[in-house]
Amino acid sequence: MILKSQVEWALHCCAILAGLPEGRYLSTKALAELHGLPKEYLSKALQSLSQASLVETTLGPSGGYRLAKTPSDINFLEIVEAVEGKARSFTCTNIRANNPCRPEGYCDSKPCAVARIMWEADEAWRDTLRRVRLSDLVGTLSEEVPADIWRRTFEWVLKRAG
Amino acid sequence: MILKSQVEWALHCCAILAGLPEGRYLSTKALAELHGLPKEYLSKALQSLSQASLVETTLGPSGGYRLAKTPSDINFLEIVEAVEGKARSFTCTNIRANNPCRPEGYCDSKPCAVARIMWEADEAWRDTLRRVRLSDLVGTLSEEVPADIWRRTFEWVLKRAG
DNA sequence: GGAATTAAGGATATATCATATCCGAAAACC
DNA sequence: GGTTTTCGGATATGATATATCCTTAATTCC
Repeated sequence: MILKSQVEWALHCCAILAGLPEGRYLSTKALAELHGLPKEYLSKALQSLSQASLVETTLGPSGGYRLAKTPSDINFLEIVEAVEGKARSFTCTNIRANNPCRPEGYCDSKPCAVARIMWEADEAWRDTLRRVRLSDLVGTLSEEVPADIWRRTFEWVLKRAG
Repeated sequence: MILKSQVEWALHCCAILAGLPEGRYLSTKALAELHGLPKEYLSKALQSLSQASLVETTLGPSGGYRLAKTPSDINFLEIVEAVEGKARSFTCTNIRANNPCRPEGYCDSKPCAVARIMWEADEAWRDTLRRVRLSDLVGTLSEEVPADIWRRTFEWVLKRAG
């Protein structure tokens, strides 16, 4: 049960977008070069963010992506679900129904007890992600990343933002 | 990010094994027929449980599997990890290191902030599973499954246990 | 108006992993 | 000795993640 690498990419890209000055866009090319990622494939992750209305886009030179909401209004779960999908990690195939001892056409009143427990764990995972805002990540990064690297990084991307 | 179907199978099989009388074994064949599963492939899941020391085996006629511990000493996480592995769902490829603005040979003092958050969510998932014991599942099932189906099921498997 | 740049999305190729089956060896039982 | 069972290796197949390419349409700049 491994998350797509695009999840990691999307989170890092959102962190950069969150630090952009108001109104500026950042292209796929700039984000790919900054993170050392394949541009064409990263593009798919960014498209997912766009479809989830987490980012806005504009075409043409100096076009690209920017956040559609303020970083404190975006949480981790939204980003993760945008690229990973909203399906639960455990899918119940209802194998209890195959029990040959069950009467023909017997109907269960509740979802399978095994599934309920697995879904509870899934919900705990989602709850944790829901509680972390993008602004929290930006706060942590600006504390932990050395100030000069942090500054140079945004100079670098803004130069590429036209 | 989807769990293997073997996780579901293993959990249901453990629930059945937990209800067996002391000292009885149940074969792969019986467990496969009870749940309507491919015998050869289910066997792999049971082997995983065996390698994790959650079940004990014996060969020959009337052989098969039984729990290695009492149901209250086995939790969901042990079973899930036995077949799914212990790897975290999020793998950090440390793409921050590709930032061209970082000085040559710069070394990070902490794991990536993105990874720390994702791992925290992963731990919340594991914590939930760790808190649920196999005996809890058996308790729920014996409450929710109609008594006659429950009884007939164990008569059915015991007949096949020789 | 024309050239360059960009996101969007479809088509395709490749690699990895889950799913599934088969077989042989060793052990236990009759 | 024959049957039943677990165990592990080998192999086949299908689905999905990863990755690339190409076309279209929109936007900017000259």
